[in-house]
Amino acid sequence: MLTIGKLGEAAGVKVPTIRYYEQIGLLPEPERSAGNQRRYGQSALDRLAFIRHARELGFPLEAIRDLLSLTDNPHHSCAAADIIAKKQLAAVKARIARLTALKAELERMITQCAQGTVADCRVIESLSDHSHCAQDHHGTSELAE
Amino acid sequence: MLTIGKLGEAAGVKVPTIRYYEQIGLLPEPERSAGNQRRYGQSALDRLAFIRHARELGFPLEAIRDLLSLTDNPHHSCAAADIIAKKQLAAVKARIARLTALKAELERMITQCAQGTVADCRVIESLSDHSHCAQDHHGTSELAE
DNA sequence: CTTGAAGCTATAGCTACTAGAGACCTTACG
DNA sequence: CGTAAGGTCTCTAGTAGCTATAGCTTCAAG
Repeated sequence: MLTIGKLGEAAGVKVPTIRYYEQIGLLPEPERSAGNQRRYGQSALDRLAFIRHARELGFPLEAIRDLLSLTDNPHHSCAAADIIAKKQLAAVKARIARLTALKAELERMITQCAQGTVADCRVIESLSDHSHCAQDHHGTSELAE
Repeated sequence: MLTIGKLGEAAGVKVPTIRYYEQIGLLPEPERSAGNQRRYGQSALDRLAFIRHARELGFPLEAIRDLLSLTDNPHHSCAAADIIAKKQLAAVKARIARLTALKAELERMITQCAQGTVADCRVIESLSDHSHCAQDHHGTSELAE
């Protein structure tokens, strides 16, 4: 049986995060020791590793909740899981496209910086003005999800 | 003089966001009409456009605060602005690299989905297991900033 | 002068955690 | 068996960057 610390270490998740996942119902309430400490088995480790991996892939917790509910009754079709993954892929592609445009603009800003005073700094100027933008970045923000 | 709604429209920022920026000190408190409504001039529009553009480029508000303090006394060297921009560029590059790896893995997951039941769904399996990962994505999470 | 849109303040909520306080449990060593 | 270190407990509050709600007031058009 694993303590919460060992579980966290094994799965690569911090201890308070595990308790948080339990609180929001992503992890079931585990057994407790005589002294009220959480004790975990292999299934908790598997589930937590699953959650961690999905988080790393950028899935929001709600999507992970859905995926977990699929694994909890494994006789359903995996079409739902497929849809979730495709949605995530589309989001990832969109973010890459946006970030690539941002990268180009930042590089342009930096190379134009004359190392002078702020009064003629291209970095500041670029940020004050959209006219130099190589690509449109109005509308959906990279940061807004 | 612009109302808060017109200002938001002109700068592409939502009204509550403008009030939020004022609250946290990114925008100065504007004049008020006789009936206590905010009235803005050109300088507020410039400043707000600057903030919006910087946000779109992925700058955190604290970096924007620094950049604004540079523009507020424009006789300093622009080296500080340059440093902020370079730091941001590095962050953007790192995010692109990570997202590209995630994209590859998501694509692999999806193409392997056999359209069967969850029991043999590759999407689910991929998320349970790191062994197929084309690239390491332990450590720093894409989502963690 | 009326009406409807836009504005006001204040508070609470969102995601996904992270940090702190102060008490309690477990375990290894002597 | 005692003790000390370090892990764990609960609870609360904080983070970023907004967004939403409630209940009210003000403004501008007709």
